[in-house]
Amino acid sequence: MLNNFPEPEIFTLDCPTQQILDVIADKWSVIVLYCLAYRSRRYGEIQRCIQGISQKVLTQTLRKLERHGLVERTILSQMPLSVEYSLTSLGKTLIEPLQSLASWTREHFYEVVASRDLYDR
Amino acid sequence: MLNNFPEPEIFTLDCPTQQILDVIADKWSVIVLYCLAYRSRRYGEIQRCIQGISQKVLTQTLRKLERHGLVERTILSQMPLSVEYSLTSLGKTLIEPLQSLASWTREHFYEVVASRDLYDR
DNA sequence: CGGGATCCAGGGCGATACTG
DNA sequence: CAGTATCGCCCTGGATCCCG
Repeated sequence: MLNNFPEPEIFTLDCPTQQILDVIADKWSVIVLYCLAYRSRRYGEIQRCIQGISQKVLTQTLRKLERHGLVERTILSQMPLSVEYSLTSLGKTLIEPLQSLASWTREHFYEVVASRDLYDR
Repeated sequence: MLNNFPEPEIFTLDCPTQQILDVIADKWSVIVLYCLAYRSRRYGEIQRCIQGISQKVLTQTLRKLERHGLVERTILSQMPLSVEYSLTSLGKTLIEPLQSLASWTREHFYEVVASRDLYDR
């Protein structure tokens, strides 16, 4: 099942995978990544695309993704201020494993929901 | 990049992928899944394997994974109480996309760290 | 237009004590 | 051994106001 990974004696929060999850597994990061996966977008466009995100949190999320090299911020013009966000080449490579998770979800989501409904009764 | 997925007009928290992330993307769930990916384990063993998890949160996490059909709880004996946790068949299928994320991390983690260090200066 | 600063509520998580 | 119960902290995220 985890053939490629030798079994550790102890599992720790410091493992890289967990640190990556810390980056992308907050409430909005993956959605932002998906949103930018199709093409670059301006700040306002992202905010309109993503239902319910506040601008504080959107900015926070973009900064965090930029900080970790997944997203690139480009200033298009100063007056009026215009900023474009896009995935970096590193960010683009991350889409693939995320898509793998999305595919799993498409295939198995109903089982998860069914199990949850059953459990709650 | 997202060839298999048509571009939505708006991106929402209700999308299945995001709901799955809500399940597995807390502080400990993925670590617990990894821990059980190698084999079934008893409660105490899991707690010893996973460095720093409190028993309240471990129980919480296991219940949540069980609720969503990813983990199975089996009572081995009543006196003394002995419980074994294992991945369900559904849970096992989830390991694959997680492993894909782990592989990505192995390959690109240093880039993320480098970008972060640079950004922080 | 693209943010920054501030205030606030809720939830995640840890520590501790107790139980069948 | 495998939990439950309680308390309390901190951090995420939402709302609002302000700025170049």
